[in-house]
Amino acid sequence: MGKGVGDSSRSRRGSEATKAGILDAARERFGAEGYERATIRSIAADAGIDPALVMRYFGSKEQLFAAAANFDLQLPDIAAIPRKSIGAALVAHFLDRWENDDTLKALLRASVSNPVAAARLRAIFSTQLVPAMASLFADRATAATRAGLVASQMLGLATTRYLLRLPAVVALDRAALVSWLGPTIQRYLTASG
Amino acid sequence: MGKGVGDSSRSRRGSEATKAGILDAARERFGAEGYERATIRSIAADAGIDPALVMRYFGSKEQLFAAAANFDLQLPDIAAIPRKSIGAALVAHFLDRWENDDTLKALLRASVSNPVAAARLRAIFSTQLVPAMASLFADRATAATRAGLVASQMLGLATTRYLLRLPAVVALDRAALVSWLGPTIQRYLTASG
DNA sequence: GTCTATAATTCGATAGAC
DNA sequence: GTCTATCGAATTATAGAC
Repeated sequence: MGKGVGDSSRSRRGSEATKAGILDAARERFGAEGYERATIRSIAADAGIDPALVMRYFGSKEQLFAAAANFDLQLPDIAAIPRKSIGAALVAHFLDRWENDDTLKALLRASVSNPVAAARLRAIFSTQLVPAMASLFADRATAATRAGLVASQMLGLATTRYLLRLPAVVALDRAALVSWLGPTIQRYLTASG
Repeated sequence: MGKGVGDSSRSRRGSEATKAGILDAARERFGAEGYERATIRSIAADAGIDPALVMRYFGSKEQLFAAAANFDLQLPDIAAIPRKSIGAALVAHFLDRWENDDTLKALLRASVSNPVAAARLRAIFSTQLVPAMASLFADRATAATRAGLVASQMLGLATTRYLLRLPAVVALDRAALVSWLGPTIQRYLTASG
């Protein structure tokens, strides 16, 4: 896919390191400030490079966001988890995933005011969350419904804890969250509908 | 608070109708597009008046938002609800409240990227939701924790259904939502901690 | 490959005519 | 009480020098 026939390894390294730095800064800014408040200028400043470079590498602000918001939920194989502890395992997994990666915060924050980001989040839902739960149900429609219920509770947790920062939710530690929300997720996935 | 000593009733009517029209348009635009995307120009156009009038009446975009985002949850008296049906009653109440008022959508959408809006939403939580649940618990700290759990599920529902518009959640009708989420809220409010 | 300079918009806010 | 005209600031995006 390389455009230049004779890319030197020297130019490769510089540009890829720069691109990676831009993407890191972009995830942080988009995650902390949302899509419209995060500016190309501030992202470039964080990455220690010139704003024009961002445009050169990614074309536009929207394309930069699309590149930065490539998120993998890294969901475990649900069929391998003891059926009775699926809920707790999933809550713990989401907490781990969110604490160590700003991407979801960026995506969620941007999604509420940016249609492209919202579409991206819906795609993650249907291509990652729904398939991961398919093994529990006979048909895909049921899996989608249950996944939707799970999303409503887990995205609600992310919204109140990381975005809105409601003190009562921020104050809960990991163990408390697992024991409160685990049974909820468990019921959404194992109750008869 | 009138500035002019001799306001005529004629000027009163015009200005108050105009202000109400601006507030309606503002709630709709803030709710549909979020704080930064909604422009004073577009709000004024929806209200059928000049952008400068918005500034004259509300002073600034932030003050306009503050005026438009005055939200009353109108929570029922929880002590008057049969203890076993508190969860279902609350879910039904929130659905009613949200379907008929764009204010919460506006607030939630704006909150994820606007600190002032987020503070407003936290204030609604602590001055309306927590007190409404105080009658169920011995101390305020417990009430706050349980209210936080309720908020995580109910705001998650609002996020996925109205903002993100996840098809699987949009497809659920009112009865299905009450029967799925009711037990969750019920447990958050009545389980022993 | 990186930066300077600037074009082209868009927006919030102000001043003042009617 | 309402609108015209415009300012000043901030932003994305482009053209081109080094």
